[in-house]
Amino acid sequence: MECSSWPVESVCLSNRQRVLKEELVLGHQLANQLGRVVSNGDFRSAEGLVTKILSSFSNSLSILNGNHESEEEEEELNISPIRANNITIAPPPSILELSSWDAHNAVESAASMDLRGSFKRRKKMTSHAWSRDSPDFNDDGHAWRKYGQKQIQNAIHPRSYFRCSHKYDQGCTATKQVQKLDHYPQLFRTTYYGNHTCTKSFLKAPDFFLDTTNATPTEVSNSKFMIIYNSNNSLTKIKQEQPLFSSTKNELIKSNHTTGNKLSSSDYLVSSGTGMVGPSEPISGLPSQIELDRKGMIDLGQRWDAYYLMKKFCLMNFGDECKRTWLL
DNA sequence: TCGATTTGACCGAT
DNA sequence: ATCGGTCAAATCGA
Repeated sequence: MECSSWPVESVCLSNRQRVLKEELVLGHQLANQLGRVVSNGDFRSAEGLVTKILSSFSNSLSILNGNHESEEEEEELNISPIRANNITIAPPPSILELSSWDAHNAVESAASMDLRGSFKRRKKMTSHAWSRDSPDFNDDGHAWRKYGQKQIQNAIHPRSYFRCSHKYDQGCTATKQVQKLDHYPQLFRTTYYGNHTCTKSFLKAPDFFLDTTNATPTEVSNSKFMIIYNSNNSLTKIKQEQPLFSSTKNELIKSNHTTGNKLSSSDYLVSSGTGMVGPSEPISGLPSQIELDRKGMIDLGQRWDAYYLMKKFCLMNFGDECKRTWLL
């Protein structure tokens, strides 16, 4: 409990209120910063700030709706709210990360008591854990193998258990648990335990996200495509196994950009099924291959310039159509 | 056929 | 005794 004497005498804030306050202060500061960068014409920075602001509001709403860890747990797990004085221009991992915590030094202890006096079991905590809320639970760029599912007491939706696919071949001990939020069933809360030690560990949460919210389950599950570059990063061909979006869009983009299986008019393309967008400028330093998983994810690493150019290209060429495929 | 998923059993922590 | 996390046999599906 934090008490202050100003501006109102003896105002004590619970940790929940304190975190909420910090989120709102952060959002306010980010909005101010957004105003400055927009007036300077720095739209690339603006995009990252908009993402952070939205994330801040999402966090605040999450706290208000009770999707926040109890105070005891928060204290023991050393939750670190986003620091308002540590704003960076670089875009955050994802707008969809509505909450996270760092559980270094997690303390193993007996059951704790909640506000109604009933005991609640402490979550399993290993050396490192964090969580994120997302409409797409399979969006972190890692290969996972499901090994269990349980109905959890007082929860509407079951919890699924995943381990890294490289547990046995590479000894990677990373696991995650995924559960729909009771009050926001369109969102999945994914809690990660441990860090990847497998050779895929260079993969990070995708920075580039194709929003499949409006796609049908069949469209999403059938989506699979690959982008292939030649040595100087100009696109040479695209391998596509299943379309993601409607034939109307596919035909439109095919006629603009492809001849059979080959693409010619863009140096860099991103596919949403057979639909493709991309900037005309070559983008140096990109890997020779980028594969999008069946959920429509792509990892561009820190290449936010590439992301920005692709979005710009998409908006210029397809206007409102891009709303369906973008992203962060 | 083989890798992934499902699901009831098992087990340790509470 | 209960709960949550994991195991592993059965099943699925590409």
